[in-house]
Amino acid sequence: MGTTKSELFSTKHNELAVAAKVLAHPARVAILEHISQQEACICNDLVDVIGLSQPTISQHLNEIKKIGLLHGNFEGKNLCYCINRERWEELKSSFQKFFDQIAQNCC
Amino acid sequence: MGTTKSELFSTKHNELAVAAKVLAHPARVAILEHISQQEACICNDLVDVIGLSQPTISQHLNEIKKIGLLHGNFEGKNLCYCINRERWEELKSSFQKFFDQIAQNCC
DNA sequence: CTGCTTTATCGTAATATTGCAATATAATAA
DNA sequence: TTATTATATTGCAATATTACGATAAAGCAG
Repeated sequence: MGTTKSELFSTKHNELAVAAKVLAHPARVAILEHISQQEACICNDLVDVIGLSQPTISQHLNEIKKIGLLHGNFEGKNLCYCINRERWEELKSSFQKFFDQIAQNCC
Repeated sequence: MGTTKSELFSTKHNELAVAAKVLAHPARVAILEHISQQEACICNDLVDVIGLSQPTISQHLNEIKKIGLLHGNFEGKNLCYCINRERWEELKSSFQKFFDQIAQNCC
């Protein structure tokens, strides 16, 4: 127990859930917003901006990376993170379709 | 530790995260979709449709209820659940704004 | 090279989530 | 009334998530 029984659900439902899980923490929402507001994609200030410890930020970034939402140069000093716009549009569309579909059918 | 430090984040970010958390489980995505596909809002078949135990379904419904997404008659036999369309539109718009805002600013 | 800065990883503790059996509750049927 | 059906609640076990200190790794500055 304690584990989600993913095998019971369709790929579509599982994928939406995985994407939603990434947005299900305010730090990750704030991180995405902050990255998007940078002129260039230099974001070594996330620790100060967000207010969580450096390892915690790194972990959150990793969760965002896992679903392909980050883009750029992942090695060395002064990392250069960007949002992967293609993937972003994909997720946007998945959520949009889900919200629209239910709004249409709902009693 | 182990607890999200909500006090570090804005209301907007926290609210989006709370909503996303509800969608962050495939059972809840499937439940919402199933409810929306019912002609009327009689949904005493969720246990069979989803394939999780009755207490587990009841718990998931409760999570969905908590953010105001369910609507209807919550007592007695033959519950009548509906999606609260007003709240649904609200959430839809929150996600939409979030996705749009970032797509606009992204480097 | 050495020291500094930046990010990643490890290890661990605290808390949250998921799931279900058992049981409770509440309405209807007989 | 008792039995049946439908949903909720309780209690618990397994697993996941969140957070951070310590440490490692990787690049730059001197």
